[in-house]
Amino acid sequence: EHKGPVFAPPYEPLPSKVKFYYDGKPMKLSPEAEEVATFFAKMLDHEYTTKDVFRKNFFKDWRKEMTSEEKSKITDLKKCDFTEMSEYFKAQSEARKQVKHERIANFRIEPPGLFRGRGDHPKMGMLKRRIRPKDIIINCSKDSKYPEPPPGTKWKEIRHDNKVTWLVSWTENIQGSIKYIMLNPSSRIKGEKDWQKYETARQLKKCVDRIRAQYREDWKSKEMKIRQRAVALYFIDKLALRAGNEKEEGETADTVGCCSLRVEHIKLYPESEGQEFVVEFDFLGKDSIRYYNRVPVEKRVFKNLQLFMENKEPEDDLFDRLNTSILNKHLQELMDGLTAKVFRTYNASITLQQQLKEITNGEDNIPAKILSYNRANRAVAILCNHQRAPPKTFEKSMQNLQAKIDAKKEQLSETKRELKSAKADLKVRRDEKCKKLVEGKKKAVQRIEEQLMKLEVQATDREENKQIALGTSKLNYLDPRISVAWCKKWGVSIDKIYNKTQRDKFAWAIDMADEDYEF
DNA sequence: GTAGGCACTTAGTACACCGAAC
DNA sequence: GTTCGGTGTACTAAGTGCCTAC
Repeated sequence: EHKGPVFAPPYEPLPSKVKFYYDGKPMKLSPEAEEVATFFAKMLDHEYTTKDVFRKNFFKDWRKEMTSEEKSKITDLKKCDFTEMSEYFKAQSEARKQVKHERIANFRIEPPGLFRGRGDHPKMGMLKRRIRPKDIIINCSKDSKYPEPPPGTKWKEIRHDNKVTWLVSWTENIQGSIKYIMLNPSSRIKGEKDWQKYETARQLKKCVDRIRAQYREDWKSKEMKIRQRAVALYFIDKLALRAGNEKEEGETADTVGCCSLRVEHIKLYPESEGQEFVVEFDFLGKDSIRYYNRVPVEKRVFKNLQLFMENKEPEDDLFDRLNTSILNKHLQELMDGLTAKVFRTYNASITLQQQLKEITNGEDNIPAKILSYNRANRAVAILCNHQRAPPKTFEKSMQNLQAKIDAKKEQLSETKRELKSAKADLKVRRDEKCKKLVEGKKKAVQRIEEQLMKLEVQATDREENKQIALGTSKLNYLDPRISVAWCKKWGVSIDKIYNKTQRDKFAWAIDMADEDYEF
């Protein structure tokens, strides 16, 4: 779009505290002369300003902008001191760099298309409408400039609500739910909330024994409602199940969480594979990811489950006297801020910390330590049932890696043979050249062994990770201070664990935690 | 208690991107 | 220059949990 030429902004005089010195004395310049002087000051760090031609030309042109009074005073460039001006500009550009413009997470409005949904979704294929300016609510501070809507259109509303964090919202037509534009995870507001979340989970650590004792006691309660609550809480704690809010039938895929489990989702085995009181879970959870697990439970839990299932059809609720609201109300009484999801955060983070303590070996080299970290991370991902589809290229890339390992092994034995013969030569000849050769080969063997080890570690790591997604727990469940502390303790660079985006998101933790941080 | 509204976190997938290998 | 393979990011659906009105 042609808008005509854009002019440089007018010159803004320097603040009076920033002085130009001539012959050691401060001197106030006219605006015209000052402007040209600032050009020079801004370039002061560059080596051109030491070149005779540059200095001569600058001085000549500068004098043209001076008043006659200035011209008569300022006659020698060597006597000019621009350092204060230069410092000022440096400080300013530094300050500009420091100004944090909070990044926005999703600034593009979702485009129209056909709704897919996840799993067996009753609304798949429905048209997702185009969002227009008249659908958009903008939330900003009263004194801020908000963007104008495209010509000929209007925003739905301009709102100034500082109790919420969203910047833009609209209502989507498939479920009728509200969508938002919010800030990036690296923003102050999200970081503080994240921190708070982990602090609540640490609170739970302090009283989890008491809470566990209580729900075990409640397994014996006379009241059905309390028994159900206690068994559900046991599952949430032990198995890191989600709360399980009710969902409107026909609106979404049929998935469940703890409180919404149905009789058909569990099977009871008084005895199975040498274990007593085994419960088999098989249901679709969030995103229609299958949760399948066989767990031995306490006898009391088992008996209770039998009781809950009595005279029920498979499609009946297992916990018919319970929902998330009842459960959370109870949790709130046990600890301030406690809800079902806090157990997931707590159990994930505490597992990471315990696993790291258990499996990190101080003698290991860096790649082996990172493998230990990934294994600890993996234990959490398994607990939280974070799955992924095996990558399409998995088999192939695994084969390629194996080929690399074989080649490396071959190279290693070749180099070992060379070392042997070099040693033999040294015995016979005993000269400096042979000695050097032996040393060189020794080093080579060592280097190749290290490379081989690294490849083997990589292969193990990748194989173990085939169907497990580590990212979700890393991003949402693991107190980043545990990882930061671990890195500091074992001298592993933080960027081996967190990429740039993750470091930005967890900047608060990287700042905060030292090597003996305890979750 | 329950139904709906709202604001926020948590989730897996597709694909863009980039450096290394060819 | 092209292909390959791995990583990081964008996208947006799908949860949780709180609040209010009845």
